[in-house]
Amino acid sequence: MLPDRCSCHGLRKATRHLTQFYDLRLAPAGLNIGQYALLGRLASRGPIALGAFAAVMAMDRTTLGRNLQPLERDGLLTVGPDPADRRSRLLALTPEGQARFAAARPLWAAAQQDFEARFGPDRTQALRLLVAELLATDLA
Amino acid sequence: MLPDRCSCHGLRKATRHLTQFYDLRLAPAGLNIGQYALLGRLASRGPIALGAFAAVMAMDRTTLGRNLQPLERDGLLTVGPDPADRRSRLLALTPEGQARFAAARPLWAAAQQDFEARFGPDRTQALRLLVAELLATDLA
DNA sequence: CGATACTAGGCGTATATACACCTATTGCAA
DNA sequence: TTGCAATAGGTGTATATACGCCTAGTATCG
Repeated sequence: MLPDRCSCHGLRKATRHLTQFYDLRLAPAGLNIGQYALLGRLASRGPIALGAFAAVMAMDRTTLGRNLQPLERDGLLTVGPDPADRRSRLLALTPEGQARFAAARPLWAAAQQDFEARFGPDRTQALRLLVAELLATDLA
Repeated sequence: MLPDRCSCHGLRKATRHLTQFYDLRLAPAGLNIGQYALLGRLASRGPIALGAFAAVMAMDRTTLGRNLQPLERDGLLTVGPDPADRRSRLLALTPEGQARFAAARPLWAAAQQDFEARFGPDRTQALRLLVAELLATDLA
């Protein structure tokens, strides 16, 4: 359990580990953790342009675009025109998307709770704070 | 800079952020951070079977197999037969692979140092410890 | 020794990630 | 107002990730 020499590699391994856990728990709802996070943010942020949404999600614009495709294909969200700017495309949840998110929510909450129980509340809290600070750190 | 409600989503965002930084720094050597980690482990672990290597790298077996393909194609490593078990395939660095890793090493060290300076030594240390503990946590 | 369970790994498929380059549209300044 | 810089997003390409299923080879037990 020695820490990795490489901060990045260690973080990537841990992320794979945790992602597999959440994905497994969300699978009965037909979502993975990335899709769950996208739908959840769209639910609270209402219609939003792709670029602005990418910034909110700390995601590359083109990655977000590709990740939206299966969700749009399955009717969980719409990618429509923006009356105020014809370059922009507005993302919005459909009723099906809201229903899917609502169905997944208790699964996510249970996964979250189980993770915290296994990893420990103090560690969980510390990790959340650290990753938020890392994300806010300008590395360029 | 509020922490994410979802531990997994926060970790994933931070990992994307850090990965982009390391990838940018390693790009002059023609490697990304994942490839750098693979070559480095192979350099120190000598010839090793794919399955055992996947366990060492905390990586899915099939993911590792796919990630090895560009490296094998570029002549940085070989995937050869195991005399002791014909099901197994032994991975080994080529001289080109060793040279590529050696060329990338100072770039990695500089990235590591710059990250630590920006994020802070205490936070860096704490993060490394936490992700190592997370990886060691049984979530199944 | 032969049936069978187990193990190592590949392949098909689907999604995730992001860079470089492109087009369409907008805004601004001469 | 027109010309050009800036912006929004898509596309091509390459790699990353992992599940389910398959084949080949190994080991074990009767």
